[in-house]
Amino acid sequence: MNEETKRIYEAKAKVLKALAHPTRLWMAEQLVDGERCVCEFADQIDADFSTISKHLAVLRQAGIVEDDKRGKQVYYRLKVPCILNFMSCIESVIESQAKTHAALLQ
Amino acid sequence: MNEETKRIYEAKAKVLKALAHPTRLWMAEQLVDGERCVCEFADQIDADFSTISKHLAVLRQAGIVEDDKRGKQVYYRLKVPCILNFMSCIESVIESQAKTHAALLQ
DNA sequence: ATAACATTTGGCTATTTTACCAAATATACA
DNA sequence: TGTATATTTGGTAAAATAGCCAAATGTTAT
Repeated sequence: MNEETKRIYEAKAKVLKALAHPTRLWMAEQLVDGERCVCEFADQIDADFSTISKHLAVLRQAGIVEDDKRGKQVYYRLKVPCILNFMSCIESVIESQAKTHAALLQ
Repeated sequence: MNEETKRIYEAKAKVLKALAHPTRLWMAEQLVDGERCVCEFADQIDADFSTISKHLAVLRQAGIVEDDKRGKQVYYRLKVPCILNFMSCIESVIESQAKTHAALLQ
């Protein structure tokens, strides 16, 4: 694997890593239905405001969401909506995995 | 977010996390063209054999690949091939991100 | 100006992840 | 049986991540 390839895979992995956290993935999926302000997330997540803010910063730095401030609130939305197209496949993996485990228990 | 939702997002995030490493993502992409044995990966990755083996174990535990031993070698293949369908979208994120950064530098 | 609200930032600790080395295991072959 | 080859496992140190608290920032309303 040469340097160029390495850089490319590091960049791709960074995007995936940003989504690879339960809270961040949930937030990204919420945004499929349209923008949300930080306070709306905070209402539904049991975590410190600062934690939520940092998770959103990770998604922003990865280029997955963008934000804008309107009044006192900051609104977030998906920047590249296709980002969640593959969720059905992730679900297939989980189902397949569940079957494998069930089979092993027989 | 209730307990059930939490469990679901933890499971989904676990699959993403398995792919969210440059080496593992690269290996998964190699498998799109068909199975590979560990030694073939080792030829192309500059890392210890044990490191490569552990990365493959992460992919296996996540249900992304499966393996079988034939003779002295262990072959790995994608268990759920759709898993890489979204790479074009990841690339869009990276491009969009590159544009944003370029714009900020102007 | 001051107070109240929404969000981000800095600092800290606990946990997780990564990668290496050495040793163990499994298989084929002399 | 002993040896070489392929891969995994155990242990460990360094680096990255997550989440909390307290403090800082920016905005609106009084």
